[in-house]
Amino acid sequence: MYKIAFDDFFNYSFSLDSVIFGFRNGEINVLLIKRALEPFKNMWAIPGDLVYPDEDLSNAAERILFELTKLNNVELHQAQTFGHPKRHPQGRVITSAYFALVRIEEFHVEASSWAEEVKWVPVHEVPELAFDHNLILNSTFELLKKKLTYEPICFDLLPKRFTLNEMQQLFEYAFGVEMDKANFRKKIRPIPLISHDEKQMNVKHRPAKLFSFNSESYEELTAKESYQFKM
Amino acid sequence: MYKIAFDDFFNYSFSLDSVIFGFRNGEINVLLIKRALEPFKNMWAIPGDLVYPDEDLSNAAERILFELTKLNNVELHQAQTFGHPKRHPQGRVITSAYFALVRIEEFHVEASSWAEEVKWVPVHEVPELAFDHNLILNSTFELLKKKLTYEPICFDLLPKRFTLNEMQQLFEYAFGVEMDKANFRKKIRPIPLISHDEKQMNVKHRPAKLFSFNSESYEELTAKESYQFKM
DNA sequence: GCAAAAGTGTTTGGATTACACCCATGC
DNA sequence: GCATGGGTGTAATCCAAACACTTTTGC
Repeated sequence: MYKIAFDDFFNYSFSLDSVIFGFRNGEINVLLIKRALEPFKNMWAIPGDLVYPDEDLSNAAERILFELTKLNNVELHQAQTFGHPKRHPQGRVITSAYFALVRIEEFHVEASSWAEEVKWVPVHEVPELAFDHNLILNSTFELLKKKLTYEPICFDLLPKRFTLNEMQQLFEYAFGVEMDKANFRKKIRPIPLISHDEKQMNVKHRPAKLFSFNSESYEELTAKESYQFKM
Repeated sequence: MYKIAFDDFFNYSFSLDSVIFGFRNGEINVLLIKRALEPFKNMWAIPGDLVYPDEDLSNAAERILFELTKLNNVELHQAQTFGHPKRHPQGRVITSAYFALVRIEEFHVEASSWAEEVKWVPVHEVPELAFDHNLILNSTFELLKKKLTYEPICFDLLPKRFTLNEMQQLFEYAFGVEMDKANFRKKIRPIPLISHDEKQMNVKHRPAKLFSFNSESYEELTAKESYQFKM
C-alpha cells in the first residue's frame, strides 16, 4: 500500500460529456460535434468540456448544453463516470457523462468555437467516435432506456403536443420491438395525458388526435397516492 | 465564455467512496469507518480513498474493498459522482461512489491505517456522517434498490445457502413493505434456485429448507431465451 | 372507392392478490 | 398440547397479448 502526499494528488483533470438526445422521424437521435481541435481533430464526438474550478458538475453540464443549443432549464441526468488512466492522450482526465432530452424541432444548433460542425444521428447509426465516446454513448443510452421505463421522460423528447403513435414509435425504437397499437393504448391509460381537440395536419390519412403530458396531475398522483409511472 | 489553458486544469483530485452493503438479522447494513485523520476526524464515514494515478476507477474500488475486508472478486457497481466545488475542505475533490455487496458472515473487518474503528449499521439507522456522505449513501441505496428489482444481486447479500424467508425479509427491509409469504414464493418461481436437502439448524420451530442461487442456469436463461429477472 | 393509418372492442390465458389451511419442530 | 414459523392450495381479480373490426381522412 503506497502513500503519496495529499497535494501530489491535485494532478487530475475532470471533464464532462453531455449526451443530447432528440426524437425525429420515429428515431432517437444523438447530437454529435465534429472536433475542431486536436486530439481527434475532425472526428465526431459527444460534446463535452472541462469542468471549471467553481462549477458543480451539473452546472458544467448546463453550460455545455447552453453553449451548444442556447437551451436553458433542461433537466439533466447523470450517467456513468469513466476514468481509465489512458482514456485521454494528454493526461489523466476523468469524465462524467450527463444526458439531456430535447425537442429537436424547437431550436437549431450552431457549431461553436470547439466544433466545426454539428449533426443529429440516429442512435443506432452512430459512427466511430473520438476518445472512448462510443462506450460512453452506449452506456448512457442503456441508462436512458431504463429511465424511460420508470420515469415519464419520454415527454421531454416528444413534441409538446404529440400523437399516441409518435409515443409508441419512441418506445419501439428505443427497445427495438414492435408493439400492438390497441395494447399500447391500454398500457398508457394510467398516465395522465391531456387530450386536445386539435388534430394532426397535412397527413394523407385520417389525422390523429394530439395529446400532451399532464405534469401537474402527474405530480399530484406521485405525491399523494401509490401511483408509479411504468412502461 | 472563459477559456483557461489546458494545463491549468490539472488541479483537481479524484476520490472514490465504496459503500459496502451486507445483510444481517433481516436488515441491510452498511459498513462505516471512524475517520482517524482530519478532516472530520472521529466522525463516521463511508470508506474511500484517492484514486492513484495509474488506477482505473474500478481498480481503486477493488483496492479499497480489499484493504478493508481482504475480499477479492466482489462485483462492484458504480453509483453517482459528486463534485460540488466545496464538498471537500482541502481542495477540489470529485468523488465517485461504488457499492459492493458482501456476506457479512464470511469474514471479519479490521480497522486499517485510515480508520480507528469499523462497524456495520443498518441502513435505516445511519448517523450523521462526514463530508456529504449521507447524500452519497442515500443515493447509492436508492440505486441498490433499483438494481435489486432487475438484477439477481440479492444473492450477493444473502448467505450462500439461505431460506426463502430470509430472501423475503431482504426485500421487505429494502422497500419497507410487508409481503405475503405464499405470494412471494409464487413470484420468485421463475428464478432458478437450487433446492438443497439441508435444513436450518438451531431454530425453535419447524426448520426451513435451504436454497442457493443457480447462477449457471441463470446465465443460460438470460443468454438464450427472453428471460428477464424481475422482482 | 381505395389506401393508409386512427381508434376501439373481445377473448383468452397467465399473473397477482387475499386468505385459508396444514405441517414440523422445540419446549 | 401449544406456540412458532414453514409451506401450500384456491378462488377472485387484474393485466397483457392476440386479433378483429370500425372510422376518418386524402386522392
